[in-house]
Amino acid sequence: MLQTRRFTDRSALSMPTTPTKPRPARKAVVPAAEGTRRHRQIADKRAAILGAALGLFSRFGLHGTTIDQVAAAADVSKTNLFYYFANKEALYVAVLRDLLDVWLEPLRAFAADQDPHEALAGYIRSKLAFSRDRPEASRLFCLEVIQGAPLLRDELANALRALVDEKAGVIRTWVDGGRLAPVDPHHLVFALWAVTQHYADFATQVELLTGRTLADPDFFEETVANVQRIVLQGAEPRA
Amino acid sequence: MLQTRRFTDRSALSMPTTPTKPRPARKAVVPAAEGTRRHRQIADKRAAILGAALGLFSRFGLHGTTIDQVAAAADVSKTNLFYYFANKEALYVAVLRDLLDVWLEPLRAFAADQDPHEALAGYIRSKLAFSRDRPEASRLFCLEVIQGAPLLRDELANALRALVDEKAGVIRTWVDGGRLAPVDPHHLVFALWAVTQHYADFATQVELLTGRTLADPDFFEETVANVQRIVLQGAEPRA
DNA sequence: GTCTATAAACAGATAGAC
DNA sequence: GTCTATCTGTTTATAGAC
Repeated sequence: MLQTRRFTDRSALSMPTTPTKPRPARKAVVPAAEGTRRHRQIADKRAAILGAALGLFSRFGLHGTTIDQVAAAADVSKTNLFYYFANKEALYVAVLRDLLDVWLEPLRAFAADQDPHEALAGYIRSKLAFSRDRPEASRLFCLEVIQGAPLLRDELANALRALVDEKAGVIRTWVDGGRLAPVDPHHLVFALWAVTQHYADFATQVELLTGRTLADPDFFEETVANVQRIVLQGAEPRA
Repeated sequence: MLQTRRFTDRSALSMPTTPTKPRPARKAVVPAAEGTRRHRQIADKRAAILGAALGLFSRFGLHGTTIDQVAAAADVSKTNLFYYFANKEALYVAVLRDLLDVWLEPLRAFAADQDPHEALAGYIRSKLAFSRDRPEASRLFCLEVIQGAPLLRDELANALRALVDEKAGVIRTWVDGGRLAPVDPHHLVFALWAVTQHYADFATQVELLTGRTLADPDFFEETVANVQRIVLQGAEPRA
């Protein structure tokens, strides 16, 4: 049972994604270079690999995806892929990093001087659009968090927490001003995330049960309207 | 690249969980036997393995978990585990099967002769209790559906769909009777699932952002109250 | 930067003794 | 039923030529 393998440097935010399975590492790569040139080619290739990796990781998870599959999907050789990313985990982390930024974006829009109804309705629409346009991103994020967010923990605890606390303050302002019902800001944020991401993460189930997908414009609008209605007005009839 | 391996019989509802990676199979096992005896021991061992497998699969996924880990967690030898389950996938399917029954249970309670408010509020409470008491079950279900439900597809399309359609009918009755706002039954069900399962699937994020978990009775009640309020009355103040 | 081997070792599964 | 030993293909990663 004893391990004779050398340990990865596992920089910064890395934590084991599975009980105990260290894998060897290598020198840092990423040649990256000057302003403009044919180094554009490099960036493009990196992007192609990252895109292919997102598609596969989000469907099969880190361990369910092989480097061979990513290389094939990105149309590069496996060896070549390792020229751009030191190892599998580094690639996975790079994908997650890109993800978090775009995943957070809709939330940044929230501001206290907005009308609460407009702000919430708009947020629901943009998050549902995200579920429609970038379902793999939503799914990979979900996969990562389900597994305890081993690689995103720090960012969630810092960047995300700061942002959410700020927006919770905005919501609290609205509640205190009587412009929203007395709901806890955090729970409201969770509800917004949950109902909107559901259509990406559980797209399979949604399609199996309704026979439709967000790609269908009618279904998208119907979904937006229903989610807005439920979260804003509630399921009970108004008095 | 050519595959010289024999193919698994992959009984019934099996579909590849990953692009193309068939693995050899074996004779069907599961000795299982008469009414009572020391065959109780067998059932216990099976249960221990299933329990350990649920814990690991839900955290690391099918491919992120090794049979060695399951065996160790269940305190049986790897070879012995293979006596009870033909192969890794069979074990995974067995875990999922057990899961679906218990996951569906709360929904069965729904009946048209109930008061809509009572029914929905009660459903929210029982689903949140499930998220508190069996988070691994919720997470494994989520993992499976995210990945396209390769092993649950049939059951979702049949058993689940039938049940949901029936309950959608109940909700529609309430809507038509003016006892619920005019919301689409399917979207309401999705919203109920999403907001309640979120506290299990995204428990890591919830804890990172609020510092609390459903295991805390105060937080549990606070969550129940907020989710009920949002889904039933909505976030906007009543006129 | 990209490719052709090839190392290194794991993880799933099995044979066969007890 | 349970164990020891072992086989097999897969998969990550690297060395070294071009």
